[in-house]
Order: sequence, then structure tokens, then C-alpha cells
Amino acid sequence: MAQDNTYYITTPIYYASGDLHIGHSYTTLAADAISRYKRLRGYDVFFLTGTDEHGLKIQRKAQSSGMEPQAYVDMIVARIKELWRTLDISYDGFIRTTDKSHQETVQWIFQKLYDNNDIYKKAYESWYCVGCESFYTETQARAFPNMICPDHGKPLERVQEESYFFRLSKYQDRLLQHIEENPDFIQPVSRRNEVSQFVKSGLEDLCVSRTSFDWGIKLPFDPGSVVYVWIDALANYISAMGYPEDTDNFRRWWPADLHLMGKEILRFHAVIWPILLMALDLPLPKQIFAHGWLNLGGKKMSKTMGNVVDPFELCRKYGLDAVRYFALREVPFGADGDYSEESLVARINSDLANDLGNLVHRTLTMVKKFCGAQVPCPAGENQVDIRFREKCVSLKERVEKEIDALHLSAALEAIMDVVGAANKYIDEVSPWDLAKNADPRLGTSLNALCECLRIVALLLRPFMVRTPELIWNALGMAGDIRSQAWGTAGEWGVAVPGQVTRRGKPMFPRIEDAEATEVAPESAETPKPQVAPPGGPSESSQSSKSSGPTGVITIDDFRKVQLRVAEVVSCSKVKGADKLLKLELNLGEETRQIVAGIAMYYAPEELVGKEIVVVYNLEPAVIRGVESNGMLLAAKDNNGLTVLTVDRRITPGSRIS
RNA sequence: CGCGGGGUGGAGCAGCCAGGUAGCUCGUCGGGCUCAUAACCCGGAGGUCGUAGGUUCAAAUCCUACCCCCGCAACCA
Repeated sequence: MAQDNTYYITTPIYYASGDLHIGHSYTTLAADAISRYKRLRGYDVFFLTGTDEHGLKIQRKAQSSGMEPQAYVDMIVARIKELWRTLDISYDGFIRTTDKSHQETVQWIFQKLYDNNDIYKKAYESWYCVGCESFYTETQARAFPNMICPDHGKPLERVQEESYFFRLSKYQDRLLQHIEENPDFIQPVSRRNEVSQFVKSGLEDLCVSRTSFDWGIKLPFDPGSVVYVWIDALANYISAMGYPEDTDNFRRWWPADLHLMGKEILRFHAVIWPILLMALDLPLPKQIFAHGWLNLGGKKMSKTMGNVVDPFELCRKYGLDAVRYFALREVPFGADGDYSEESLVARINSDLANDLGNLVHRTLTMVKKFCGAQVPCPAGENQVDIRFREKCVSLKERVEKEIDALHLSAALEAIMDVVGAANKYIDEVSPWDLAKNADPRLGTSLNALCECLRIVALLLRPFMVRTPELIWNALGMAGDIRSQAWGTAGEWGVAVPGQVTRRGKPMFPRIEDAEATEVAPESAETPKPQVAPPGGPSESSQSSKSSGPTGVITIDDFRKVQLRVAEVVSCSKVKGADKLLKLELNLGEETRQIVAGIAMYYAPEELVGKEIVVVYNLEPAVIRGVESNGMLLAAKDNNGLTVLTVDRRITPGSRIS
């Protein structure tokens, strides 16, 4: 059993088939905030994240990039780690499913389950395409028109395959019982109901081996098969802690306190994982929490809008702490939300610039003007002062309560509530009037405001990585904020009267809209594409955020996209797809096939002979089973869509610049 | 009848499970203040709670039917 003062928290391991997006960042940021909080509360924290690196998709991706799978995932992992550096994620461990020790653990587990008869071999029927050399399930096969493989035009064959199955069904009742007896096991409640409903509907044994590809962990007793991805992936939570060999370390941390994830993979974590642990006779994790999604304009990754949300880009534009704040503040614990860059800007402006940043700035200005930049001595308090003080002092408990319940956004809300109270307090007290009359309550009020900011800075530490320190130093507090005990956020009168404050520039300048930024000439320097300096990720943000106008790119950025003229040789509808056309293109010395989602707007024959514009160096993709090697350009409005063509005939394959 | 989420002042959401004064953030309008980043503080306007029925003394909330939107599945290159 894990020791009492330990706290083991995990994110899922992310699939290393490509770059991560804001959703992965969201999970990881939440885990980071919780980890930082627990550390501040004195826990011995282990925060694990990592990557899932096996599977057919990665094998294919690597192939099409002309790389070995291992080299490919190494490259992706480097980028993922860079992202975590940029976001200043304080993880303690990073596990990769290609780690030797992980692979050995998985094989050990598989063997053990097999020996215990929790995994058994069974012949089962499925559909097979000789062309693809792969198997399809009943559902997949039925999705193909007439059961014909769209890639190869050949009918699927009914085949028998031997596979290994894991006895989920055997543990169904035990799992259900556990879920019902432990209300906190799966959270939030709505998710818990969903899972228990699913379990009640009956669990089928799970096929846990694959023979259709070989980029995976070999079965210890049947090297012709590899381990099903979820068994491989889920095991990371224990393999990373040394299971089964390093018993000391493993016992120290297991069971995990919290598995955090997006709701889309809850089922694997709430069904397969617990059952796997039961089969291994290990304790179950204390809590599995599925959060909602942070949809930041990511749903329209269409060709026309360049609005793919790249976390690196967001940090560069708005600053790390602003992005962290937004991500953790905007989405309440359970629900999804559609958010836009617009809402991000609105949030930054109203909460961080107008309320928090402005509060710091106006307070320090008054301390400077009225008290010679020294924290003043408090004098007597009246009702207003007392009420304010009490609100500040009790904030710590409110924040603790919310974070303990994993209500991260509510915790931030509570902090901002006190910030609002401080702004109101200034208005009620009007220190400038007190200064005119040399009223001793001037000291009381400004001292209180400094105390308030000190508390806010301390309590923001789980969420923001740079701002707390900035506030702390601006107040002239002694020592490093990093070494301050969490408990001091519940005390009053910690700032020493007479300590010298240092007012800086506003820490969160308002972000004006795009056109306003565009006119600002002084920041016309080419925006540096690099993000945070690798050494100190927290360095990035605050100073350089007013960067370039929204979405402006350099000529070099543009050159990355190779555009060419292509002649449409032939064109046909993709079978079984309403929106897709398949086009054969003449590009001079080569011909290519692309797929475009324009069938609603063009009949196939309309396009033949036309010279269109295509993105030449786009990564190949398989859409609806059909290979696409490029993308055509088109414009769309309310009346429809038009494909871009050239003004006069030109040699197919000509470059466009 | 594929699965899931949702329709509440101009925008985004809470309230619904345990019916009884419709709440919050942003915007807007008016006022205040001058310490502050056109910011901060106070006040106002603005809502047939998707539609139609039903239950009830009473419905945003419970029941029935329907309409519409959005994810995913599966059509994104």
C-alpha cells in the first residue's frame, strides 16, 4: 500500500503519431496544477506522463516518412518534451512504451495472465483483405461498399484467425461492485453512471493480440503476435513504478491517487484497466477522473482557415501564464466547452489585465506615491477593513477545498473573487483621500492590499509559474517565493512594514484586437519563431507578448508550403462517401491521386481538364480508405465553394509562388 | 430507430436530479472615482427559459411528442 504522504498522479500516455494539440496540453496542465498544489501541501508527489509508441498507425506514418519506427517516435517524443518544457510541466517521470523495462513488464504481465488462464487462445472469424494484408472487424467490413476493399477493389475474405482473449467477462461483477461501493472511484458522477451502465450491459472478452502489424511488444509465448495497444499502454502506470521487479518503489507509490484523462478514453481506464489490475491481484487506483474538452477553435481545421491551435504558438503570442490561466479557468471540471482565441483574449483582458494586473499596478503606485515605496504600518481597522482582511485570510481554505475536489476553475474563481474584492476595497477606502488628510488608516488600507497580493501570489503558484514570483518580488518580500510555506497564505501581517516595493511595468498588458496591433509600428521586428528558452521555460511570457499582429507569418513560413499547378486528368466519386471526390492529377513529370471533400459542389466531369492549385508537399493521408497525396485549394462562402484555377493555361506541375 | 452533448436577456454559460423571487461572466447604457492598463466601483435596460401538449395550487425544472444545432462513429488533408 502506498505511503500516506505520497501522491501519485498520471496523465494518459499520448500517442506518438504526430504533434500534440491543445487537448493534450489541457490534461497535462491540469495534472501539473494538481501536482504543484500537492507538493506545496507537503506531499511527496510523483507526476507521471509519457508516450504510447506502438501500433499500426505509427508504423505506417514512419514508413511514409521514410523512417524507422523507432527513429520516428524519437523525433515525436523530442517535440512532445519540448512542448512540456514550454508549458513548464513539472513531471517527475516520463515513460515511453518503447522503454526496455516497460516492454519487459508488459511481457511479464501477459505471461502471468496467460498462466492464470485469464488470457486464452481462441479461433475467431473476421474479414481479411489480401491487398492490405490486414483484418477487419464485422463493423469495419460492413462499412465498405459491398464488402469490397476500397483500397484494392478486392472482395474481403472470410478468414479464421487465432487470437488471444482477455477474460473481461469474468471480472464484470467484481468491477461493478467496486464502482458502486466507491463513489469516488470514477468522477465526475455523470461519467461514473455512464461506465456502470456500460458494464451492466455486459462485457465481452477482449482480443488482446494482433498479427496485422509488428511494431509492438511481442507475445512472450507467440512472437508472431504483438500485444494489443491498450494492454501495452495501460500497463505504463505500473511499469513506470518498477512493477514487478522493484517492489520497494512500487509499493511506495501504488495504488495511484489519480488517473487524469479526457473523457474519450475513460472507458479503457475505467473498465479494462481495473480488470487488468484485478487479474494481477493488485489494488485499484483511488480515483479516475475524466475531464471535458477544451475545444479551442480546433474543430474547424479546414483548409480555408489557418486556425489550427498550436500550443507553442499560443504561448508565444499570449504568454505562458495567460495560457495556463485560461486553460484551467475556462472549463469547469466536467463539461466541454467551445472556446475561441477570442474568448481567450477576453479572459486575459478582463481577469488578468483589468483585474489582477491592474490591481497590482495601482496598489504599488499608491504605495510609491503615498508611502515612499515602502510597505506602510497598519493602524486601526474599521468594519470595511476587517471584512476585507477576513476575506483574504479565508481564501486559502476556499482554494484548498476546491482543488481537493479537483474543481480547478472554481479555485481560480475564488482567487479572482478576492482580487475583485480588493479592487472594490480600494474604491470604498479611497486611499488618495486618506493621503490628503494624513489619515493613519492610509497605512491600514495599503498594508492590507499588500497582504492581499501576497496571499494571492502564494495561492496562484499551482496554476501560474511566473506571475506569483513577479508579484512577490514587486512587493519587496524577502526570500524566494518558491521556498515559502503554503500555510503562510492563511496568515496576515507577514509583509514587513518598511520593506521596499518595486513597481514594474503592468504584468498583463491588455491585448488589443488584430488591426490595432497591426498599426503599432514599434513591434515590427520579425517575431522570433522560437518559444521559451529551453533552460528556463518560465522566462518566456510576460515581456514580449505584444509580438506580431495575429496570424502574421514570415516569407519563410510561406515557403514551407509548396504550391503547384495540376491538371485534372480524371475524377470520380469516392464510393460510399457523399462528400468526397477522387482526382487523378497530372503534375508534369508525375501523376498523383488526391481526395477532396467537394462532391457536394462539383460533379466529377466538371473538373476534368481544369488546371487547379494543389499543396504539393502535404503529408499523405488515407481518407475513407482512399489515398490522398496533396490537397487542392478552394474558397468557400455561404453560396458554395469554388476551386482555384489559373488565369491562363500553363504547364502542369509549374511551381506557384 | 447508431452513440453522446445541447437549445435560458446581444454573446458565452449556471439553475433542472430533490418544482415555488430566473443567477453569473462579457457586452451595452447611465453615474461615480482619479491610485491604475480607456482601467476600477455603483446602478439601469434587456429574457414568450426551442415548439406543442400534459401533470400540479404552482413548471426553465417532472411526463409525452416534435423541431433545431453540435461532436463522434464515417466523409479532415
